[in-house]
Amino acid sequence: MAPEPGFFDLVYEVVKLIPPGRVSSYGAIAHYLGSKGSARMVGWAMNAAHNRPEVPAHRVVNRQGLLTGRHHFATPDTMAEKLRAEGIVVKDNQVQNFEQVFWDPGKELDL
DNA sequence: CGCCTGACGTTGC
DNA sequence: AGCAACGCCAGGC
Repeated sequence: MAPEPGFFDLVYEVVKLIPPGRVSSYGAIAHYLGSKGSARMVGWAMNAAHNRPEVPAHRVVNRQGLLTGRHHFATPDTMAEKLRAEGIVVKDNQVQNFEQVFWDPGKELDL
């Protein structure tokens, strides 16, 4: 048990809150955590999220809606496959209708 | 203990 | 409008 949640756990909480059929961006999560400038940390946290099956890291893409972290999954196609399974249209490693499926924590959570 | 890396984002040119 | 460099922050070695 980790009595003191680090940046990772914090990111996991937000990512786990992402509803199916929706995607979020590293910057949006980072901004929600207060570390807007540290969008990289969100991605880094995702790397550790591999140990957290409850964390749908495949729902987290970059600002372009591009599946930048697909290569970190079991297979480069796993990310797109999961997103597609949720109804998200992924074309050429890029989420179509990105702003349509975009889920902002600080906005959807009515922060 | 210090340097490097890392799934991004923004601003400048 | 496209390309390049820098900045952030924390974990790993």
